[in-house]
Amino acid sequence: MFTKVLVAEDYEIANQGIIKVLNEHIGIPCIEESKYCDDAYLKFRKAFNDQNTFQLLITDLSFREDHNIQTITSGEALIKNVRSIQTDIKVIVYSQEDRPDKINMLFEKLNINGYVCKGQHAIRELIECVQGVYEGKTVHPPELTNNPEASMMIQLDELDMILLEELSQGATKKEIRVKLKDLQISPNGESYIDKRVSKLFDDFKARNTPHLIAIVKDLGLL
Amino acid sequence: MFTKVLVAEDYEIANQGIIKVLNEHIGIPCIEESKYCDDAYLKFRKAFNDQNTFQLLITDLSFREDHNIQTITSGEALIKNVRSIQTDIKVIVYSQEDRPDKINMLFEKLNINGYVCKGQHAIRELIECVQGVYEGKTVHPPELTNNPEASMMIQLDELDMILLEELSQGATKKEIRVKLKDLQISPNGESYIDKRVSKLFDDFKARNTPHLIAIVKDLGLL
DNA sequence: CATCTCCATACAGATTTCTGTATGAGCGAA
DNA sequence: TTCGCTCATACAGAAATCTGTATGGAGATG
Repeated sequence: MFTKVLVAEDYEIANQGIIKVLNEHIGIPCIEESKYCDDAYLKFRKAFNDQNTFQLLITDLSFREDHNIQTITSGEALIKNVRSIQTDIKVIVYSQEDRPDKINMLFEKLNINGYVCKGQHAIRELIECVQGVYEGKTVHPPELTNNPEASMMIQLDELDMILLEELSQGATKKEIRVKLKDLQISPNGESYIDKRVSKLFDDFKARNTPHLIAIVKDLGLL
Repeated sequence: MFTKVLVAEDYEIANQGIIKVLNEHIGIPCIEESKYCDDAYLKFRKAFNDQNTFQLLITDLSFREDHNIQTITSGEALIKNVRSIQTDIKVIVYSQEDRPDKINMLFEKLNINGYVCKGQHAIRELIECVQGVYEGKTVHPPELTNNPEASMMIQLDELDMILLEELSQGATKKEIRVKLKDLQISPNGESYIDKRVSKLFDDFKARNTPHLIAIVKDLGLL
């Protein structure tokens, strides 16, 4: 089993809970914790330089801002930074996030080894995830594998995301067109934008723009 | 100090973290925990019938749904139910919620004794809160008292909330007017609705309806 | 090559949004 | 009582949204 693990989680109580589980249920002897990404990165770097590396990083995704100014502000950035030093470190993300596309992105783009949803069964899931990852597996959360959700099927490309983003910021279609032209993004005819937004209405069963924005906000896509 | 405490929190890791703090830092001997509101209520009721009552309830606000069907589904309902049996029980809410108006509502309408924000300083805050409540104080979260936020100053009445709700569901102003008339809610002139929505634009510095919806969704008002 | 389909755009019209002005009712203060 | 204020409504016009149709090009298929 792993012997040296770093836990990056800004939320103190959860931090303590994770350590308790790793310690009491799995029997990992050396667990360090960090409430800030920067601090986690420094701890990691120091261990690496001392040739006493961590074997596993367990990290949250979002870290609240406070008075301490941080250069690394998200779990994703932390993972990238840590992996840039030690490419083979195992990474488990432990987060509230439960959108399948977001979680899949973590596996595909960041090559994380495991994911655990904060929730009712987090203890069991965390134990199974750590064991699985130790055995070299990639451990997806059970909520996800059991749930091939319909909402999942909607594939949004970059243009869709830009449109949603701009609309949610109050941009009018004309302004969006200008912006797309400025950014040299190709389909930028005003009526094509209309068509795409109409398609989004269909996809999300929205009646109009405010409704659409409400839906994607609820889904956490923005 | 309190000797018998009930912790209602569906999120397992946090559950363990709270218990650890109550036990190790404050030295409370008897701590029971519950991942479901119904279960928490039953534990509470049993203790009350056995004349071995809990002195303090620490509860989250939101509980995720799962296969177990619950009659009590929110921390707020749990508090009301528990208070209906034992009016003088002390209650501390421990939640992610950080909107001042929502938290103030808890103090005003539910008469909770303390509130702790999940976050970086939750351990210290929880300890201070429990001690303060034990001494008979009402303990507001420091984030709130130090932060007389601007967003706080916006007072939304029932009509505002209905308008936001309807708009977010894609209703047009005409439909909203009809709905208001049906519900026999008094100011229901179409142009007055326009005015109120325009006022919301000003309040939230929104450029148009989609923008407004995005803002209030981000603020968690809907 | 002819055809079919999809993508990108243009245009047009009906509807809705947003903003401004006007009007009266109610209410407190001078 | 009369002034000033806010609330509630009506109306009106410019701008934006939403929807449908039309056109041309690119790529696939037979």
